[in-house]
Amino acid sequence: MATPYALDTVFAALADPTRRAILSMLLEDDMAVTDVAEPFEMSLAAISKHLMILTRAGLISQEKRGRVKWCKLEPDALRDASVWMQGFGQFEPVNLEAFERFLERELGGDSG
Amino acid sequence: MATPYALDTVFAALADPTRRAILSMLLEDDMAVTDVAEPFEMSLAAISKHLMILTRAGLISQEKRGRVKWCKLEPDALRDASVWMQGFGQFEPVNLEAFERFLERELGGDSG
DNA sequence: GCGACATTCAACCGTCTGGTTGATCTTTTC
DNA sequence: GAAAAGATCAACCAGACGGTTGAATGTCGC
Repeated sequence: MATPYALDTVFAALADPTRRAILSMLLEDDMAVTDVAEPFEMSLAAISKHLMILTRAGLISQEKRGRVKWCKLEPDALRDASVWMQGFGQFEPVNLEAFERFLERELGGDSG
Repeated sequence: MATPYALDTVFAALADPTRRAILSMLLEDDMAVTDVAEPFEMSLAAISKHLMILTRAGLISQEKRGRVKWCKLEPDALRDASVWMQGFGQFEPVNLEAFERFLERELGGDSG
């Protein structure tokens, strides 16, 4: 079934740097909430809220196993938004290098 | 020079349906503020604010000629954001059909 | 220069956001 | 079964957002 995730919610979720950083982290592996929160100078509750927003947007899913809640990236939710944007720009095809530069910049990886 | 437009601003600008509709309208042609506002049931001042947000995000440019301010789409500002999103999904290449379906849906073009 | 037009400014309002803290709930561990 | 860990809830706060209205600014046309 075609994703009914509203663009509103997806774009709004992506508009926050903390949430984009979380998504980047989840690219590598699924993570528990506490581990997601670890690199941020912010309360666990704040991270929990961010994860809620990402979940509502369909960008991640959360599964509770025991007392640990695992967060998993759901990149499909990005497809509609991606299609929308490409419709405007008709940009060059996927450029992974550019993307990795972004991740470095966003995660503050410019120091070394 | 590579666009320094912050992803924050671009995604936040895209998170509002009115603003996305405005961008869609500007795909077809440059428009004056009053003409942009015409199809919306909203004050001119509100539209003016939306246009300001789109301008700050770099998604449009505004040029004043006489007493008319012309709005022009600047799709380049979408490139960075598009690259970012594609990095996650590595979706199928540009799908114009899907995009047009979106425009129809978003602009409420289903009524006839 | 006066009136009409195009657009923004300024003040205001209700709501959402992003953060805090402390309490709460569930699950694990001993 | 009590303590500790994982995570959320609840209440609160400052600030931004999306909208309104009315006044102000600037420009065109006569």
